Amino acid sequence: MATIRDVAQRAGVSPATVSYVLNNSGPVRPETRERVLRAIAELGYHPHAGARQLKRRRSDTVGLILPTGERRLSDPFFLELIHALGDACADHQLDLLIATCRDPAADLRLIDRLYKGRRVDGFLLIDLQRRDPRIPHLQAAGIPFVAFGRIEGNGEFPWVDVDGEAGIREAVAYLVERGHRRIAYLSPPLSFTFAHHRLEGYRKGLAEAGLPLEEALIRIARPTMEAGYEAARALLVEGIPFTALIAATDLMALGAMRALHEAGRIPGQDVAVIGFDDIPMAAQTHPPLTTLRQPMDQIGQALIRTWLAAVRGETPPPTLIQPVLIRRESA
Amino acid sequence: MATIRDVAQRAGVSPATVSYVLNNSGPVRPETRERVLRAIAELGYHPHAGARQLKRRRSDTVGLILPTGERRLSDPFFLELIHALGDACADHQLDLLIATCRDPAADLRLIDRLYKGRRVDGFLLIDLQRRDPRIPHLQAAGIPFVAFGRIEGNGEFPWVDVDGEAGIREAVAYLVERGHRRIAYLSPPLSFTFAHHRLEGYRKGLAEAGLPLEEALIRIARPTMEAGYEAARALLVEGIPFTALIAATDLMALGAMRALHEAGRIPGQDVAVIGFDDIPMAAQTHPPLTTLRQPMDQIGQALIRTWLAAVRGETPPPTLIQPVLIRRESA
DNA sequence: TCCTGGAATTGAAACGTTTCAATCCCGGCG
DNA sequence: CGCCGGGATTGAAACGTTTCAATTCCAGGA
Repeated sequence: MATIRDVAQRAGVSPATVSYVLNNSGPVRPETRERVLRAIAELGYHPHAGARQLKRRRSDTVGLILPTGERRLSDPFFLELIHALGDACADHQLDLLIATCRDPAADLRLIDRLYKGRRVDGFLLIDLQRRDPRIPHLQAAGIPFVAFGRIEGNGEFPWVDVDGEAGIREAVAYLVERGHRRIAYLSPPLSFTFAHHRLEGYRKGLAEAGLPLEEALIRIARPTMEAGYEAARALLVEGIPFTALIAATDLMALGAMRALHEAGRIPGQDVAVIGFDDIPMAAQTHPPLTTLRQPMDQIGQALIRTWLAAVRGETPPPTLIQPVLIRRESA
Repeated sequence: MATIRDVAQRAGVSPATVSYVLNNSGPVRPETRERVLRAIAELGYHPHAGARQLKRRRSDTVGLILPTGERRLSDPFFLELIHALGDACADHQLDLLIATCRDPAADLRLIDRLYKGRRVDGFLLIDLQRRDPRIPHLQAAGIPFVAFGRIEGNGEFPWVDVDGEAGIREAVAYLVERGHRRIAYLSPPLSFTFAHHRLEGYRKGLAEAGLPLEEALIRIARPTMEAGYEAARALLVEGIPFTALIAATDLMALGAMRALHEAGRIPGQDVAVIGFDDIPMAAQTHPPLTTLRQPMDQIGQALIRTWLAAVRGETPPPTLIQPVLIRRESA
């Protein structure tokens, strides 16, 4: 494999000059640059990442911890997120390192190994819990990171999030405007921060419309299709009347629609349904799902931009991204 | 950040000894080892990945190229795959580097950059095409890789694949046994190798049952829910009679079920439906989908095992994994 | 008591960059 | 014609490991 010395020799210059060309640091005569570039192309030279990392003291790599096992993320939403992150990384010449972790205890050890070993320059945290042990750990260790999501009390750290509260409020307003008065709400456990915000949106939305908050209409269920199904079925079985239903994630909405179908109540006709996320499948359900889109590209870009700032040692401001109501036939 | 010298000093030994302890190479007195380990723990030392990479001439990192843009993989199946890969990597102390790539031309450049820069030791290829330009490129450059899937003619390279032919044949046999004679089949474009194999399974399955192959029952459509929907709808609109339908992916099956519902034909009752993949959602459709499960953990393990062998310079044999028919209510 | 040999330990040289400081080159000015 | 100054180039020292070869240590045999 060619090294910088090989390139230097071939171009008839010193390695230092090659380095200057490579990094656009230092003054190089245009003609020399030309020769160096030609040598690079001819040799098919690519700088050794490890050597660079060693010398520059950074790896230009973003760390992403993916929980597996029990906590595994099976929402297709995350595949979209990974895509968006990958794209945003590519735009900034960064690499994306995915590390998986079976149990929460190992999370922190993994973080240390990757960071102290300089394998990554900082982290992206996803699937945030309201009280997330990773946050204090990272803060204490002075490891740069950006969270996708917030924690209880909006601690002092860089984050990017989608405004779930505003989104759900908009959904409620939309339904109210269409004459709905009894709107059920499917919420994931409040240990997820996003669940908390979205529920808040539901509350405020009702309040703004002057509607009472009825506890029986609110169901807590895991953010999966199955749990959404069960929760909606429970509502139906218990005979709680409602003409519309908002689910905090599309997956839950899909489950709910299945329950409605089974009960002979046509979604979009007998019961309005609204989801959240706009996973690709949402456009293809029966009927197509009205939902709040999380603008993935924007999210990816914001996360990486913020991450870069954090790694540079700045304290970038949080970013709150507005979801977009996508009207389809389910509501 | 602590270095190996710090550890050495603290333990009262030379860096070489610390290295021996770290890697279990070279003889070390148990008592010395103890002292070194204590120093490591006290300092919270983690070896610098870049330095290691430089010296050992390998990075212990698996490269995975994720196409985005047009070719983006939005099948939730891939999220499962990423999880499985992450787990398998963790088992072998490997890291997983995800690189994204918008256009096919850039694929090859990306591969070169990552490999020649020793950022990764080799690649995992997914989303294989029947004639995949990446394969000859990697072979010519002598870059280790393992493909998840085959190409036309089963070229001479390491691969792991799920036996789509056997799977679909089993599905056909299963349906025939239940009295079905007119079985529609939804196939992705044959430029995907897996589509080719699965279609072959359909052909052979029919032949084994002594049923004629009717071209009108075979529909080619992109492996998305939307395309599955359209294809099934076309069948229905054209009035082609069929009592069962096999889709080459779950996503297509979901689309088909939607078309059936819309046409008033209840899946699992009026028409048997079988998918392929067993994405998490398959258990939650209406009705739950009978499908051929791709055993993800097995796949991840096989891929990484094979990858390791390939990186060591061996020429590991291909692995063909059997899918498992999961009976649910759709067929 | 000295020597031997194997086990344990160490010193130092690499791995391939980047970057500081030093040197070289050359046109223009005095 | 010599010198100056600034741009261009280079040499060499890191960065933090691993590993070869050399050295030290020590128990046991002669």
